[in-house]
Amino acid sequence: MRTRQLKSFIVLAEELHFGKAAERLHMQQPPLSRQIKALENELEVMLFKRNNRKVELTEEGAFFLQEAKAIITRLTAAQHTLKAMGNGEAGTLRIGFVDSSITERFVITMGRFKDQYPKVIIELEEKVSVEQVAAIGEGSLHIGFIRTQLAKTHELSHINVINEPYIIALANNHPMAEQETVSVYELAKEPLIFFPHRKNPGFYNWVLNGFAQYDLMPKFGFEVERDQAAEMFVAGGFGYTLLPSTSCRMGRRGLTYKRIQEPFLDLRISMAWNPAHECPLVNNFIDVFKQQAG
Amino acid sequence: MRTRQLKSFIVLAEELHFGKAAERLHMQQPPLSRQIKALENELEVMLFKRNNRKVELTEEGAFFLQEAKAIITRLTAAQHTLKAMGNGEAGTLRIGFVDSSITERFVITMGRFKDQYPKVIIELEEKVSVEQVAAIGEGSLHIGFIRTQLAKTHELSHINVINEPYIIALANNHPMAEQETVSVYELAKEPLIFFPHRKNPGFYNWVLNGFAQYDLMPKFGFEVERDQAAEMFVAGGFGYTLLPSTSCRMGRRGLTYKRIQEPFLDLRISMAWNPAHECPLVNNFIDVFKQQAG
DNA sequence: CAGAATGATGCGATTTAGGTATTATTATGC
DNA sequence: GCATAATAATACCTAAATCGCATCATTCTG
Repeated sequence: MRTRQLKSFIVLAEELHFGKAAERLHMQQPPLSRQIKALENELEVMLFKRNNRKVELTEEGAFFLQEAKAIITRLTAAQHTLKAMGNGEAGTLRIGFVDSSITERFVITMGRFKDQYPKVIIELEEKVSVEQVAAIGEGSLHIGFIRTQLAKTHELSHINVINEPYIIALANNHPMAEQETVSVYELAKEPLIFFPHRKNPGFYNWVLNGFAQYDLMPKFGFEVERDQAAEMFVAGGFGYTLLPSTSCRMGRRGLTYKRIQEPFLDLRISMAWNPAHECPLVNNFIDVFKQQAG
Repeated sequence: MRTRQLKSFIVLAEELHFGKAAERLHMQQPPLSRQIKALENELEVMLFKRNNRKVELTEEGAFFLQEAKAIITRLTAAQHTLKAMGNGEAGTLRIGFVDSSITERFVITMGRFKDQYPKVIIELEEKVSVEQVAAIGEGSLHIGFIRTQLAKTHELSHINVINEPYIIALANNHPMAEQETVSVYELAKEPLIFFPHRKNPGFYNWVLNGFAQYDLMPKFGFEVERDQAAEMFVAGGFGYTLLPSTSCRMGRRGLTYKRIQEPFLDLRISMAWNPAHECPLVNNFIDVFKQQAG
């Protein structure tokens, strides 16, 4: 059976006239007759009751008309969706991220993309960077927002999207709050309000390494699970905490933010994707992301 | 596009191997390759990512797989329904009836038919006999239960389904309740509890004719709209009413049923259908009806 | 009864689809 | 690292299907 036959059948059912239907189908009348006949043979059912002067649908024909219309409609819709997928206007975009990549810009980009490509479904997954890189390589993730610095020769393409120093938050009435900047040597003497090692070992060790560059060890104060709790303890004067510099835009009353005098730790987030996969969705997302930058 | 291509696509999507898929499709591998290629060309989309060793669905392919399955499923279901319609096991059966044709047997037959052919939809329409005959002739009604006596040479086939005399109902304590039968001459002197002329003029006049055979006129008592009301008046001793003889099977307490001495009025219901239409639904219905008779 | 309308049929040319044999490429094993 | 097996694509041929044109057959109309 051919879709053309179904289309012919639908047109003929509307016209109830072989000649006129054939005209609408840009074909001659005899092949249309044979097409319908072939369809009827295949279905083993007469779809039209016809003598040499009149054509009308049989009961079976009336039923099959509904079905044929439904089928053709669905097929046509599917073809349109496929075309949209080819343009990156439909489909599912899977994006990975690490916790610290969720910035204002990230959220705004998501919103813009959703506005511009409303038919695209975005699936967001939080994953550590190495897992994201593996997932992008094998294709189960389209795009990743990762901490890992990829080599320029890496099989994945990437661009830096965040590159900013970590700064510290202090209580307003803290003695160091008077200074312009704070030295790591001073910091090491002050209690660090931090999260427990088990929560994010990679980041935890990375901070330790930051101190270790200067042969220092942080002095640990309270361990808290959530950022908000950390800010409360800092505001209470129990020590300091670390955060990416742009996070202080949404600064809290009672806290002061200070840069660290020496080069210390930088938050570097890259957006990575697999150029080998040639996915229009990805290209569109990157475009929207870059627009947002400008 | 051919349905065969969709089926091939579905099988290949399941096997992800041209050779095995071709085997399942009872064809060779090269034509399957070409079929898929042709489908991809028509859709202007690659459905499979494949090198010479591996076959896997693209995102577009995964989407189209769902659609193709839905389409083929629907088409297959439609074909089955068409086949069932050809056997008279599916479709819509339109049956006309007149009020007095609704007997126990009628209802039981409907139930049997519905049990035996659960996929058939029965549409019942109350219509006077002449309209039913016209509707059956033009095909808008499959079967009619009519009062009209059709000639044997009539274009519609028919069988008698009810042929029974009208009898009368009387109050138990009515003087005539003692007699074996009642004469029309006696009846004409007794008030007839009847429905108003406007409710069913044909039947009303037919009853008048019954009396007119004997140069009589009924003596009209109360006019009531419903049978139940008539029975109440009869039980109250206000006169008699007419009813088909088998209706007294469901007789009411307080009422006595008497045959009429002279030939008077007979209820004759025929079941009529159009043999020219050759509808398996109709044949099946007639079969069930005849079974019920035996 | 003649003619117009209309669906079916016959026929030849073209296109399409399937089968077989072969090729090209890639993964695997020694 | 090379030979071999596996596997999808391609070439080529044959068979089938489809189309357009011409014609036929039937039926409705005046």
